Amino acid sequence: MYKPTIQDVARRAGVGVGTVSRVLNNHVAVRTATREAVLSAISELNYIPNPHARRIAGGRSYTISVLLPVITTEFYVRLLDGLEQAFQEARYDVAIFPLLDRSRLERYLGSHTLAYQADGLVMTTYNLTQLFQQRQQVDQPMVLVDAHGDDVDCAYMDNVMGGHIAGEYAAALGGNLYAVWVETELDQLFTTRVFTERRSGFLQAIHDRRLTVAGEYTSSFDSLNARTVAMQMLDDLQFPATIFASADLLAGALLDEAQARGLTVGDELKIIGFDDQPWAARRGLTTLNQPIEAMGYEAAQLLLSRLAGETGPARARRFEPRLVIRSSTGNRSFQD
Amino acid sequence: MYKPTIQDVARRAGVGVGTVSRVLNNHVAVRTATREAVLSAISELNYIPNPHARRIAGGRSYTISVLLPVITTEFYVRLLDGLEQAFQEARYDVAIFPLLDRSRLERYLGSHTLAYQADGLVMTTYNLTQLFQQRQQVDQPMVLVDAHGDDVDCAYMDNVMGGHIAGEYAAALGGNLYAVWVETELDQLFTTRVFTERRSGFLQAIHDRRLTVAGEYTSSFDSLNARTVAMQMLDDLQFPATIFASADLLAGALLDEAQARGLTVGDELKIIGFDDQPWAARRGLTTLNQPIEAMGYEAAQLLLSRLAGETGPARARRFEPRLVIRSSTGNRSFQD
DNA sequence: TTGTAGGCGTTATCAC
DNA sequence: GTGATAACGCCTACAA
Repeated sequence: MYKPTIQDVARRAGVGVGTVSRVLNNHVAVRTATREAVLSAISELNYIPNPHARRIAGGRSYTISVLLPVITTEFYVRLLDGLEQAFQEARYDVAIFPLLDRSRLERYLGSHTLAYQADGLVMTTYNLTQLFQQRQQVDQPMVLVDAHGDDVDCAYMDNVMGGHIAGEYAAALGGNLYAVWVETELDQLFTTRVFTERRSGFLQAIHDRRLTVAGEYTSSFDSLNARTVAMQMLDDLQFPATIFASADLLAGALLDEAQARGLTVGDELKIIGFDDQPWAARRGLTTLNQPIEAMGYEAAQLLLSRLAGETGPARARRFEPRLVIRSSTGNRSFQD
Repeated sequence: MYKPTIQDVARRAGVGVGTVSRVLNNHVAVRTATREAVLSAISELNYIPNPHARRIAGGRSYTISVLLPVITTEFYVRLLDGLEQAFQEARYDVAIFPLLDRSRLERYLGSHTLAYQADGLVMTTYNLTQLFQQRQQVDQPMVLVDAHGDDVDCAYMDNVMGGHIAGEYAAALGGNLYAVWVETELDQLFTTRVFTERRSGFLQAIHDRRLTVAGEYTSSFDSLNARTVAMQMLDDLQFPATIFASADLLAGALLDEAQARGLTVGDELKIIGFDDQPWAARRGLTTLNQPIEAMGYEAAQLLLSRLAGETGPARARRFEPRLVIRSSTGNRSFQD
């Protein structure tokens, strides 16, 4: 299968390669008639510019690398969706590099890899910018998503606010207050602050109301441990109780366990989750919904603007979770 | 940060660029002394060849594209591990492209993308070769992993055999036999045959023993639906019962539900899973273990051999699941 | 065995 | 506005 080159297009359109290149890259100085001739030659030949050649020629490769932790959640699928949408609109290609462990990260940073050869870098969840800066990779713009740092563009969810909303609502609901957090057992480099932030927001809200938390629990992020902790909590509980489960995974385990014990959720026992996973509506879980796709989309826009030459100071885009009230808190609105 | 080029290396080593290139690509005709001079210049300068330039120059980019359905299950993490290991050993770089939906696939096939520009392609789980062939992509070698096709190299798990082993063991355990399958609600193109194969092997084994299955169920691949189906099954069950759950996700839901009902698993109720997930040992689940990393590694080797010039007919590498017996079937060995 | 030169497909810099 | 032409970094003849 012969692949047409820019030469072929130029010949067919009866112009020089320079002109074709100008059309390709949206340069201004091209007469409309010429541009159309070129465009039709392009589509007739089904011509696609070679990204490697573009890169070599000192230009762009029109490729973005996304460094993604491999955590088995829907969160990253949705995030990717938002990112890809934006990049696709700008005709950039996206490659994913799974951040399984530290050694892999080091490899990606070894400046020969594709991850590094891309025009830009999207880092998710972990703020690894220090590592990047110490390698002086000033030439490759980068954006942080689902995390925030000081000297780098980022799009992040306000988890403190999410925790705070949950705390205020829990306080309004009344009963003995309990919470369960996710423990992130990663090393210093790979640390994510998501859950500590949710916790600080929650505790702040409770504290502001002059209330106290009757019990705090911790679970790792897997359904087996979540289940064990859920059993523990329901054993300990003093009714009436309101539980803030800082991830829907944990809330789901609590719902399961409550159901297994014949407890009705929404009255003496109220549960608030976090994430609004697809099943949350079906099971009537009150939870915090996050505009994940929007966050991904915006992160991509930040990076694209850098690629377009933006040189201002680092920008941070904040996204807010939204409380979705369902039957697990008795459908009681904030003011009841 | 200045990146040294092949010119810099040549100058430093006091040789021509051609020689450096020869060393880089392991060509024979280089005197040992010269080679060493070049190698030390390379390491002194910390030189890394530019993959884009290599590709442009008609050579290799030393890049492999892996097309993965959502990366979020442990299966793919392990598969990736095997793949990356082999490719890394051969000094190839791996980029992942998430196959979330059909439109994305079409994009990847649009021959401008990086996915397509790589030296080789790894397709996982779905056999999309027809699509590729119809586009006459003869120039890019490809391997199928976790799926099999006729005219393409592949490394696959023998799921028929896995189902068969489960069937024979279930038959030996006795009791009323039940099974639950995973329903794959994908379109024709994206279809995976994994579960229909497990089913056919299982039914064959049962049939060979002149036994019948008392009940078959179906669940989608998510924990919520798995739970619903598990409840249904335990409602319907006639004891003593032996259940083959064709994925550990389903087996886990059954274990949960049995525990919630105070049933002891391993005696009147026996459960066989499939996958041997990390938690399976802890929970004493009898299940089928798959050599996933080995399959990935072998798939990579198949592709690498093509890149090295192998032109023979398509090869298929079969991998066999292995029964791991634990307490969920009363630790009873095959012959008890 | 090794150096030189031409070419890969594109962009950028010139003149015109 | 547009067409030559020199890069970009590398590989591969070809000649020495």
